[in-house]
Amino acid sequence: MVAPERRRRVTISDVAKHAGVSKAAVSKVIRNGYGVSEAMRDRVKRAIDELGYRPQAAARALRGRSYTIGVLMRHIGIPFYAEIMTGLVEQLTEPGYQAIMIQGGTHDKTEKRALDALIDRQVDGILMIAPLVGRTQLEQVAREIPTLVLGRHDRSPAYDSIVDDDRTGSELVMEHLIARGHRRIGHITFRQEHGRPADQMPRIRAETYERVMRDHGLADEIAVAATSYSEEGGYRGARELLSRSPRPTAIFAGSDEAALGVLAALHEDGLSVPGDMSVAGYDNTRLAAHPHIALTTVNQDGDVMGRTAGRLLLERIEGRTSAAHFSVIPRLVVRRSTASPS
Amino acid sequence: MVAPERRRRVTISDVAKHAGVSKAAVSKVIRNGYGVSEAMRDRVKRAIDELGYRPQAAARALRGRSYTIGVLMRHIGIPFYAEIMTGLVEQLTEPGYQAIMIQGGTHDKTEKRALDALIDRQVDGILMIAPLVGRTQLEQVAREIPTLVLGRHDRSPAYDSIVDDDRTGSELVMEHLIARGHRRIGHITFRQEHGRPADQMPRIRAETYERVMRDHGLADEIAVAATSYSEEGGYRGARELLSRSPRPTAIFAGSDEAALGVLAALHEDGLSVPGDMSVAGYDNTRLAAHPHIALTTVNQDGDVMGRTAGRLLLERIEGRTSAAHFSVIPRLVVRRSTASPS
DNA sequence: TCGCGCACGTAGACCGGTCTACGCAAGCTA
DNA sequence: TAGCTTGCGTAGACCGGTCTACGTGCGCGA
Repeated sequence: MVAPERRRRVTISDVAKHAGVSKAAVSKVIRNGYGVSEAMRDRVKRAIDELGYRPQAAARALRGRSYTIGVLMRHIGIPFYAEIMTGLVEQLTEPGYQAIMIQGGTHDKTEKRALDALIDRQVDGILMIAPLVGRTQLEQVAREIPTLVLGRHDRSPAYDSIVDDDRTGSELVMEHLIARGHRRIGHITFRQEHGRPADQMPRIRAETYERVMRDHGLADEIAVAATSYSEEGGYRGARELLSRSPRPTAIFAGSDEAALGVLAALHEDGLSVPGDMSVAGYDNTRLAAHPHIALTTVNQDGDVMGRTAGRLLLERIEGRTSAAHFSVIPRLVVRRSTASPS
Repeated sequence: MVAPERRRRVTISDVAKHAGVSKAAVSKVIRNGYGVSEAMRDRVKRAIDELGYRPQAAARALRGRSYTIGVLMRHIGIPFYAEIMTGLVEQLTEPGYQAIMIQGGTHDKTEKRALDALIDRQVDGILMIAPLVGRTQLEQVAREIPTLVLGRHDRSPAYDSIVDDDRTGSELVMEHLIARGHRRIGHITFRQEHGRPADQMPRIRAETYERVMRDHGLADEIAVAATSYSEEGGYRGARELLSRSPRPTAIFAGSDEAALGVLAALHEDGLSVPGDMSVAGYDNTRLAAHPHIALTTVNQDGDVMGRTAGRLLLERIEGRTSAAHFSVIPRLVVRRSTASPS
């Protein structure tokens, strides 16, 4: 019995020989290059099919493009990110690009390492979802590689950006609660650490909360707990708001995660939702839709964001140098967690 | 003002020149190769630091390794996968490897394309999480690249595998329910499509369910709804089981997702959990822990799985040819969704 | 008929690493 | 002292693509 021979991969030279043309010709056909006759295109395409040839990304990357888009995210276990990816992939498949993802984690050290890894792998473009790293570093990366930042409000001429219109989204929530008759409405926001370049998104949501309160003459009722957007942060924030007297009749949590923590705290105290307290979140994660949760929240269209991101990145790769900034209009999703105060 | 010059990347030649040695020498130092004196190692390392050199993966891949592990998963929005990744990355960082992820989707067509993309990108190893593609194809891939399959029970000498011990896990759930006094216990499983290479995991869970029922003299109470492991599948399965008379007092859903669907259906019918019906799932997704859900379920240690996967892949890359198969023992997590029948 | 531009192909340098083959010096053995 | 091994370092081929520079043939206007 012969040793299981590790078959050599089909290369561009094999195709060229098989079709009776030069390597350069094959390369041109693959890339839809200029100066290829109809006859040759057919010959080469047939040879490619017959041999089952697929170009090797590493070799292409060395001189030309890698046809790869790198996506950097903190964690992958977030359904909203899956939506973004779906939209992105949809946009990239046709022109032959692939999206690869990498986890950056929650420290800027690990995020930096992940980012470097993408650069070292010669990706043609980078999509960064809510990155931690500072603006200066972002701009430095963007000088080398087409870059798009999703979910951060600090625009820059160096890179494109897509954000949810957090002002509009927060207004939707607040107007909804106030229309239901709530006056004592609390808010849970994300405490920015000192020295860390501020991600403005939580601030915008908090500011809008305060502005809408003031606009309705509720300045005295403003109550903000600054913890974090995590479930645990929501829990702590709720504890803080519940200790006030009189306690709020509604809580607008800056994220669904936090809202889940709020629900947990209320559950612990035997308070019913929405009977004793209305709760609203932000992001419309999949959990929010479940009947046992039924959270009123704000929906961002991840699919549209992903598609837009793909389109913008391709444009950049094709040579656009001016910056593009998109803002996606969110939509309020009303569920059972909010009602009129009793 | 000078045009923003796109600075050329530092290459191995730059380092070599700076340190006054040859390219080959630098290469050897980077790879901890044989035949390097202490003095030269220091000289070269200093030069690398001073110039901020990082090797380019594409160039390395062409001749040697890419120092990249590819991870193929259906979707990224699954918290359990994040755990696996965390364990994997932990294991790969020290030896200088990076993990990149790619979404395969739920069709074997799209999964195949994603898999090819990883191969074309010259990854040194592939981790496939619950792949759809057939065993023959897996073996073909494994012949070319070190491969590890996670979450599938069909072993092969061609690739390594890691599975949750579904038999033990299902036993834990069933023994728990029976010990609480349940006799009419329904099960929701995943219907295997014809012709599609069967993923054995749902079958094992279903078979164990039936076996335990029989072992306790409950053969007549066996009630299985074959839908799917999704939330919607759980919903449909619950509808099916609820239409029986008398209806079960407990449902063991094959996955947490499905269990969520069960909860939704019960909620719709005004049935309380666990008062009217106990519900158990499998996987211990993060939602299961929330107080509003509080689902009894089975926990698989994703972190351990990821770390093991990393270790096995590195071994394969280093030359191991014999296959390794790991089985991770799961743990029952009891929450409020199960109780004695009333 | 000459000159020119255009369409189509090709040869070969090149990208940035790795790896093989080899040179050289020092130490050790016979 | 010759011969051999061992340790350290280098030159240059090589990986599989892309890209530039150039050659060739053809049509067309002057």
